[in-house]
Amino acid sequence: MAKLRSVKGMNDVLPEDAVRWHRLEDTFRELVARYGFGEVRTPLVESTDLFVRSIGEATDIVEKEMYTWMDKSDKSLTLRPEGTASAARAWIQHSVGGQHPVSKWFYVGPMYRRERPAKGRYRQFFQAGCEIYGDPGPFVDAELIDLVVRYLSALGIQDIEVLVNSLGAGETRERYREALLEYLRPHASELSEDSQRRLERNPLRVLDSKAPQDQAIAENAPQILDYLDEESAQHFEDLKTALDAMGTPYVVEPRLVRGLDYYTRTLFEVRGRGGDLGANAALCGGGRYDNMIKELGGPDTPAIGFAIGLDRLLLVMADSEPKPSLDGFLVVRGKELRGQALAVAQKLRDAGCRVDADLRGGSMKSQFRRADKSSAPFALVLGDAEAEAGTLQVKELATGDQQELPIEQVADAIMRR
RNA sequence: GUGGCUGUAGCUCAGUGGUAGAGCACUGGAUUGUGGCUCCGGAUGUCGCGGGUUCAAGCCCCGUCAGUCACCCCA
Repeated sequence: MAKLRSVKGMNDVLPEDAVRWHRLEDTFRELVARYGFGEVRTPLVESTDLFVRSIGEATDIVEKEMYTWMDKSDKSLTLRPEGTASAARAWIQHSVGGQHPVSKWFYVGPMYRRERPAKGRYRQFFQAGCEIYGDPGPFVDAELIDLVVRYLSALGIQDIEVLVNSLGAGETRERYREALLEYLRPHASELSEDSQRRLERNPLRVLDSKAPQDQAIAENAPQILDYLDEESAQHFEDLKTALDAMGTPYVVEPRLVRGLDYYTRTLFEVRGRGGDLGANAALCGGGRYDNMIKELGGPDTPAIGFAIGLDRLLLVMADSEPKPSLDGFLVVRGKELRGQALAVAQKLRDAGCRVDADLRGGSMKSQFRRADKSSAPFALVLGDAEAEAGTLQVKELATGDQQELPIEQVADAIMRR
């Protein structure tokens, strides 16, 4: 029989590693709370239609990466490939806009895309993201970009690059698309195979192709920033000014596009430069999507958001001081005392101590060895004499210092540090 | 989805077609109720899985699964 194992591209997190995940999530929650974000929790499953309409029919995500199936009631369902669409659906469904002119939401959770797994890319992966509804920017755009930088910095991730661009609004994209096509068509035969295929369908993608022959051509292509409508151009200028004022470093990258159709105006991406990331260096992607809410049937409301790939952060995050997960480890002499040991542990736990013991027993030596490996700073010895006296021997493992204390005083003694 | 590389103990890896190995980790002990260091001992394998070649396969061949890297794309 074949060995049972987790599904390809979907990984377990064991307790030792969960500590690092907690740090990622706790740091994020604490930070966004300081900006006034509240959490939204949406289902992992949505109508397929939601993603098709928001992300875009012609995108790679929708075309070939979604986990989609027919439910028994003949409705097509999909495991969410990203968080923005679900949050927007919830925001519309609950008419939040009618209550709050501006809402700031965050989410943390698993997303699903059926791609070929690689380093930093899994079929179940975790994103933390923020969405702001009802503020047309550009200052809130700058604030959001800075939030991401501060989050990464809090995790010890400094070696990053912040790329910003603007896709304009309204007819900008169409006008630019025409101009770009006009430029690219004469070069069509020189382009890479992939780019030739992309040419008519989504010419913007040709610009960030990695094929050298494409890059050479993209070099001299018209730039979208030259085609921005007046309002979008001003929006972009104000964004840069705000970033400068905060001292947030960034690079204008006119060729930055992104795989999702819903973006308008501000677009940004944060890339890590650590060598541990392989080819998947994008740590965070985000942008403004001023038309999406309306297109999904909601009120005409501007919005902006980003998503951070937590799996990738884990690869480049600095290690932090390991903290002991226990305060004390009970060492019990003799089988007869194990029942009493449970009563002692119960008392200490009620007092807030984290206490473990090896209830299988074993020699003092082996119990001490386990105490040593448990990460608990103190071994708590219960023997006949201590049971008689209502005390414990409290031994500090790092120094070897040992003293006998009444059980009532033990909690205070071992939790002080 | 395409191509390359790799699968041997829990982990990191040796292993020339002829008896399955090391280090770490785990575990027992070194005389009475005290860990770490040291010393002595012990357990642990479907050699990823399925076929094939051969007297004989961990080793060669084919397939498959998984991991990994690059591409594609993205977080």
